[in-house]
Amino acid sequence: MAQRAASKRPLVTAPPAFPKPGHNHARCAADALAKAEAVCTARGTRLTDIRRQVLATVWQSHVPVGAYEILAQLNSGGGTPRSHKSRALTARGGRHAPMAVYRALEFLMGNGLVHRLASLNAYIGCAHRGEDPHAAQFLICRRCGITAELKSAALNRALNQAVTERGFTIDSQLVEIGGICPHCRPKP
Amino acid sequence: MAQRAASKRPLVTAPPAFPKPGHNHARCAADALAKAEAVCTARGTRLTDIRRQVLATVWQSHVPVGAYEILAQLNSGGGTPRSHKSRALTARGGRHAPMAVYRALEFLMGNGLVHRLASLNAYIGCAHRGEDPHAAQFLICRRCGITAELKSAALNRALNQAVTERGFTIDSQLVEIGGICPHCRPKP
DNA sequence: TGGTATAATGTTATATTATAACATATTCAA
DNA sequence: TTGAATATGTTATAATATAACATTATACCA
Ligand SMILES: [Zn+2]
Ligand SMILES: [Zn+2]
Ligand SMILES: [Zn+2]
Ligand SMILES: [Zn+2]
Repeated sequence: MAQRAASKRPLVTAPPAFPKPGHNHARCAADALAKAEAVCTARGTRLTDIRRQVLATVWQSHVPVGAYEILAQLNSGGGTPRSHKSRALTARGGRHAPMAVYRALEFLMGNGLVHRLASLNAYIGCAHRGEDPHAAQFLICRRCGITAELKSAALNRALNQAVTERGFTIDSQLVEIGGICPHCRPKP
Repeated sequence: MAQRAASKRPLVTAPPAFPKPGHNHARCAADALAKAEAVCTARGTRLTDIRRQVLATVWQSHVPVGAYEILAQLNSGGGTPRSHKSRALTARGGRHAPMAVYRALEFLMGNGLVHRLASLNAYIGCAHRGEDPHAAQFLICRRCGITAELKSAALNRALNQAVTERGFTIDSQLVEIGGICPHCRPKP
């Protein structure tokens, strides 16, 4: 494994670029949805309407979304109304209750399609679609809100080592880094 | 800086032990409280009654405590009742309102005496008392709940590098590792 | 096909965590 | 002492998340 190629920086692989402001995001979203379909088919789980809608909402951008924001979009948005008989709507004026969103998110997280950001109480589409649920690290731009998933082997190595040194056995990790992304940083 | 001394592991310094079940915790707490007094004096801030009580509650053990749990202890506990005139108590049956606790926690965090654990919505006394507010990493035992603050230079280095490689500028970090602590792990 | 178990969603209610906003009290120092 | 700054009291509510049970859809098998 060629771990350090040039002189200055140990390039493990080309670090994936931080999502650019102007990129073709429709494609990000479409790809993610397509991948999700495939993953669910492969796993024998069902990507139902609500789940798909929630996933689509989460993929509207690279900015994490709160559960109630997703709910609001589900309820205001163009989707087809569901309950045809009870139009009580629980006096919330919407089609769905919070549970619907939380359940969909639970499903999506369980299938490795969405991550939760504990520092924001918000959710984001998984950038490594199609993989099993996995631990991830995040870079969160405090200016534009765009959040990128980081999967650094070196970081994982360092983390494992630091932890193991103390006799600890990892089974979950939460790494969320706040700061300024390359596109928001004033150029020199 | 002798960074790698022996052969196998790059021991930076002796890794601090994970808090043992039987240790003299009264001393942990007493030390923490004393240090807090000193820190506040030095900084010209005031460690008032409530703040001290909250800090003491947080230091009852090495297990993070929720804000409302702190509140409950404040209100049930042996402390002196406060408001002598309005005994309305907002129908909560207690002496203090949630705000009191949150404000104390805010103060304590601002002075580097307490950390918040985002993955638990809970608070823990800072193990590096007397230092300025700092980023920290945590090891959280999912069995006994004991949580230890980790301050690994190597980890920080790896983290900085991984992040910098992507053109990102850190200004806050959140690292919370869940797992089994050395004292809860079945011995071989 | 019909029946039945499983999975998904609907529905209502409530728990948990945290903050807003304004009133009062305390402290410190000019 | 008096006034500004700090701290606390008080009330209300926001924001996030889950519990519990009813109903509906789906899959699968006899
Ligand atoms: Zn995109
Ligand atoms: Zn940005
Ligand atoms: Zn202790
Ligand atoms: Zn433990």
